[in-house]
Amino acid sequence: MSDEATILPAKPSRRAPADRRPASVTVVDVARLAGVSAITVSRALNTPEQVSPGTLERVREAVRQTGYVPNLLAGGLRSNKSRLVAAVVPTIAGPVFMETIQALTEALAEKGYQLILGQSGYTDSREDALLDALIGRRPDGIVLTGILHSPQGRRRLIASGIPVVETWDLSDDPIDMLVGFSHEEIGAAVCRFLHGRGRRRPVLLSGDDARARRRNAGFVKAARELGMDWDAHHGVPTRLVPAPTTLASGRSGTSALLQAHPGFDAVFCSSDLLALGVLTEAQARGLAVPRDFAVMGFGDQHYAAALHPALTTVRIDGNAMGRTAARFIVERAEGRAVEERIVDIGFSMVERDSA
Amino acid sequence: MSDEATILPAKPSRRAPADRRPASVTVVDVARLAGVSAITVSRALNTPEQVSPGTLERVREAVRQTGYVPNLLAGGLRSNKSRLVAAVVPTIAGPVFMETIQALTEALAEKGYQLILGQSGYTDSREDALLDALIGRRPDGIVLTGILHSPQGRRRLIASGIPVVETWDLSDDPIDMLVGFSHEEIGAAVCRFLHGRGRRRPVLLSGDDARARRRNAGFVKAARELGMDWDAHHGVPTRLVPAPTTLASGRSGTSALLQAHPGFDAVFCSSDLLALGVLTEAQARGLAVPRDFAVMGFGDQHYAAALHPALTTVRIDGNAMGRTAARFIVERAEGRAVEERIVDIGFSMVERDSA
DNA sequence: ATGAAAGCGCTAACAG
DNA sequence: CTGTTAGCGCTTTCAT
Repeated sequence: MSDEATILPAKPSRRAPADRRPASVTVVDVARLAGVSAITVSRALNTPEQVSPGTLERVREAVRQTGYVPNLLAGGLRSNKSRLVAAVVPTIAGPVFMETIQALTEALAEKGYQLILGQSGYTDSREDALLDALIGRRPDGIVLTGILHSPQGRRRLIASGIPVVETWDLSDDPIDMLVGFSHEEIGAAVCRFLHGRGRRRPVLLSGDDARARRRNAGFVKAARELGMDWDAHHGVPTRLVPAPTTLASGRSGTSALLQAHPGFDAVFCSSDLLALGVLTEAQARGLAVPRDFAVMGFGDQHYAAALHPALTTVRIDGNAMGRTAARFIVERAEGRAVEERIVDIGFSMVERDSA
Repeated sequence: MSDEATILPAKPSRRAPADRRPASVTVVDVARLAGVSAITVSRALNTPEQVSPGTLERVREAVRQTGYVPNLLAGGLRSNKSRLVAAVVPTIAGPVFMETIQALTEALAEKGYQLILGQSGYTDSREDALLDALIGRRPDGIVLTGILHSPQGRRRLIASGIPVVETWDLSDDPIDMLVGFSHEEIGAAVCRFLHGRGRRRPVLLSGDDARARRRNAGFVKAARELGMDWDAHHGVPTRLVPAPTTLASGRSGTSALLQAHPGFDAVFCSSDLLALGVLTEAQARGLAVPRDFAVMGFGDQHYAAALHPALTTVRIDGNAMGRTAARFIVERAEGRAVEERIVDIGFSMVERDSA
């Protein structure tokens, strides 16, 4: 070939890295093939409007031929934009946060961001290590889902300067941005709803976690105001089961309540799964819902409507929460100021047959 | 200070990057504070056994004081080890893969790896874009969960040179490594189990996805051999519902089967959720399980044992699958050769009351 | 519209 | 055990 001199032989680097994977294609390879400089390749891919149509086509062809996939680690390092968002959940095994995580993942993918996942467990112990591991990736944002973090964690997060969105809760002083709802209000609303249905002797069956306890508190307060604290010793009898809740703990909890506080006419559960447990135990004992007692769940999982009887529950728009969190972070990452940084997405009562 | 010359004033960089976040602490800052070089800080953190105890302590103290969190993008770029693993799932909304993903996340976190998540949806269309986005992060491994990928996707994956683990399935020619089980065998085993229980007129209620269809095929084949293809027109009547399966489609599917193929004495469902739908519909109609017909699920979700009647189902050890996948990838990433690259983790029948 | 040079923060390679 | 130097692959800045 006559023009081989224009294609400089790769200058052998002083030291060859040891156990690397087959050296992958880089911008330079693509640039060489397209007959342009590296930066032009970069622009063709990131800001095509800055490149002439002809060049654009040649670059794209070169990308196709080489199978080039940009190294986002390198790009992220230089541009200080990782296009990575970290999400922290207690555990993905609980179905409660799944809708939020799914919406988040989708909404972010649409904008070219990926999600990296961290499980904090229900304990604070490894939380610090987890946060460091995530912060180390220099994500463009961190989404905290249903988490009560330690004070150190808070400080570390603030110090990192990374945009943070807290979800699934409302707080007086959020770290940064927030999209959630009031658990106290839900408890109160459920109590009033049951009162309106003529129920006067409610009990609580609840997972032992902070947010559920706040719903319980809201319920108890409203019950007192409405004169529904019927049990001499306990006001509103409450049975706590370990978090995360299960169908099994719903059944055993029901048995325990039936024994310790007979005569209740309504159960408010901290999750739909728990409510399904109550329904199951009632059925196994030949009790009829809602005739013998009403049952209310929380979460409006997809199966709630199809249960028999159909479950009356509280709907949280996890999808909206995830999408809003994604929007917040993307706007921040793109330099736009987020006007509203605190959003109460509320909740709604879903009236069906069980109450 | 007399030795200020030894600490070179930071040479003002030729150009100050524009809209960066508050410049974070770097190895150099820590090194300066600890009175050592950058590489020593790096070693103190990554290979502490190569550093003398005294130095180690000073570095650690400096890290503490500065709040230094290593930039893993930079480290990954240089070392060609991202300590990132990508997982591809159809959707995280289906509870089936959650156990696998959770185990994967945990096992990886223990080894200092993080998981990045991609949802392929149940369609192949965006699969290529998704793969590129993930490959761009240069993960140390990719875990494919319950996915039948397009030929291009396969090629791209192979070309990337990244270790791949396929899960939830067995395949004749895996891309790379594999940990799964045989869906055909499960179908056959379930059929034989029902036959052993005296059932002779089975039907299939199944989500419309590739793996479920393979279980069905295994079932139908065994049924033919056992003379259980009782329906004149259909052999083993089959009702397909859209994937992902739901409780509601379990109920409606049951209704449809009851109408179109009355007289069946067993239902094999492609998921526990579907089975729960069958149980629910039966209960709503006053039918008794297993008296009127037996019900079998698939997956052994945590709630299966607590249902009424307790659900007989097929257990898949998602936890083991996730941990094995993690082990494969970590071993590869650490340069060790993986001896066994194909593992059949099998399955087990869980006999309970519904069949 | 395109290019040259520099450097993001870290660690591999080599040297003591 | 510790340090010097270079460079991973990309994009920012400045220049044309």
